[in-house]
Amino acid sequence: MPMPVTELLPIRDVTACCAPLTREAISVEDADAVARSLKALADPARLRIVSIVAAHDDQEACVCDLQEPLGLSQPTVSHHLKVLVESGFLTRSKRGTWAYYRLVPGSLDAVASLLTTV
Amino acid sequence: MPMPVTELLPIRDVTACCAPLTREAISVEDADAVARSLKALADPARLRIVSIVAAHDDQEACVCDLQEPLGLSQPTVSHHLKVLVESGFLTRSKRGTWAYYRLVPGSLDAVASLLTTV
DNA sequence: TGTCGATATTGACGGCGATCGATGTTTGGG
DNA sequence: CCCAAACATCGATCGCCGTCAATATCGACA
Repeated sequence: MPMPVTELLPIRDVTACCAPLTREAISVEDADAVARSLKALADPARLRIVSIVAAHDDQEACVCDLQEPLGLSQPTVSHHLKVLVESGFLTRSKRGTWAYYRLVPGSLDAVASLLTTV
Repeated sequence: MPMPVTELLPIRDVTACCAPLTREAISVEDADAVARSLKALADPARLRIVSIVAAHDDQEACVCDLQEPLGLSQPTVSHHLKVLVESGFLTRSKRGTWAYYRLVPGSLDAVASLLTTV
């Protein structure tokens, strides 16, 4: 039985999750939470979105900034952005007609620290 | 079009991949390579396998050590192990009838360093 | 050599998800 | 007040993948 990327209610914050993978055997619940965060990142389009947003001026970008470099349709870009927001990697702030997305500080580092062995 | 976890020939080593995500906009090819590595980890069973192997005595475990704690069938465990070997996170060494799996040193840290922002 | 145990491979099934076109929603401007 | 622009949501399609039962392979041992 596959695991959906967006579990509805118990979206656990991976920032306060568990010890690094290699320290001790991870629990079933923690493995589910970490896997969900990794699934959110494990897509070429979403990796590029995170990268483009982080490297953009003022560290934020709107949908219109992403659609052309990604080469994807506008609904698809919005879908990926929703996944990244719900998984805690991006924030969304609407100003006028535009929606600006910004990287959540420390969110990537939280995942990285789970994988670090040293 | 979804991306398969196991691309046949060009399995790129994420250890020598690219700059961290947030330094500059990642290229399409690098995003594909990183996504493939993340996909290999983005599964609860595979995360638990990595964790159990790393926390095990002598840092290695055979299929029989994993089957019972994972609660999965033997073919499924072998399938996950194959994914982790082909993606460069585990090595396989067969001794007698048993197959022992071991964590590749630095493989997890390589992925972690791609996500680290500081 | 024949059997047994450990593991790998195959085939099949079911669900998740990446994608797009079409449509809905909201905001700003005339 | 209506239109246009930006974005979100919906519905549908289709390939990938996690899973298991069945089967194959491989090594040890009598």
